[in-house]
Amino acid sequence: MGVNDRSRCPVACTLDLLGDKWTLLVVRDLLLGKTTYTEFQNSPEGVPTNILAERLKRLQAAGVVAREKYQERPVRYAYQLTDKGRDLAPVLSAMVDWGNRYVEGTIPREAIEAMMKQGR
Amino acid sequence: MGVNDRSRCPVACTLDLLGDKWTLLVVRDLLLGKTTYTEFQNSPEGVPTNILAERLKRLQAAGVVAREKYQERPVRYAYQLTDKGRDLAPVLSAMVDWGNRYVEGTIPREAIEAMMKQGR
DNA sequence: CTAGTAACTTGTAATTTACAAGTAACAATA
DNA sequence: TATTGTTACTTGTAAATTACAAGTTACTAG
Repeated sequence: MGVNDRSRCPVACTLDLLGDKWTLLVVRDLLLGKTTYTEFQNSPEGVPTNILAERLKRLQAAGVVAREKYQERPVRYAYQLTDKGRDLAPVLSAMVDWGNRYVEGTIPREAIEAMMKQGR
Repeated sequence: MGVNDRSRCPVACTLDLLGDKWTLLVVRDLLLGKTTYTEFQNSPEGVPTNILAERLKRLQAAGVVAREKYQERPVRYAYQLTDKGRDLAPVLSAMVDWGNRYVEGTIPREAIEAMMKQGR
């Protein structure tokens, strides 16, 4: 993965992969411990299914997410973050802080961290 | 600004405002000390002019950016971040780190910080 | 009086998104 | 054996958004 054609700015390059309404929500779900297509679909925001499929492919292509078959007959897949994907945690963390400070009624960080521990 | 209709997740709420390819680049430019419409347009990514106008309005409406007339005859405007806008710095900072680590050829943080000091 | 600049607005084609429905492969139940 | 259910998607299409080019307004400078 090298720079793209927009610019060599690290922010612009990051946004080329993650700059939309849905991609970082998938990463969020993965950080929360969700692993299957259906779990992502069941998140409260309700990502359209074709968008979810496309984003999972893009994230795999970018090396942020890995898909593994965890069961044959019937075949089932689990998605998980790679190191590259887990290193997006600080971006999400900063968004949680900003959202908690400036958007009234958002779920506080502590409740989110509790959900993560639950997942493990 | 309260929660929206997608969910009460602070990440989702933040993405409702900032989750696209261009908005955070405007915030980046403001953090770098740029203030005018023309300066934003001249950034290397080349934001379409109608998109730029729309994003500046949204950011103003959200209280992230303030516009002030710094000159009459001819009338000229300067945009600047509010406290709420400046508090997005950690989000951008995390993106810089991630981009620098995982996207080859991106401008290093140190060079960006040097640009900020230049601006002041 | 002509050219230039800043800050936008407008029109339209191309692209992307949202929503609904459909599909393939299998499991479980009647 | 037939029907229903589940997972992980794909496909079709209308609606919304974006990209690109051109135009507009209000001035200044020469």
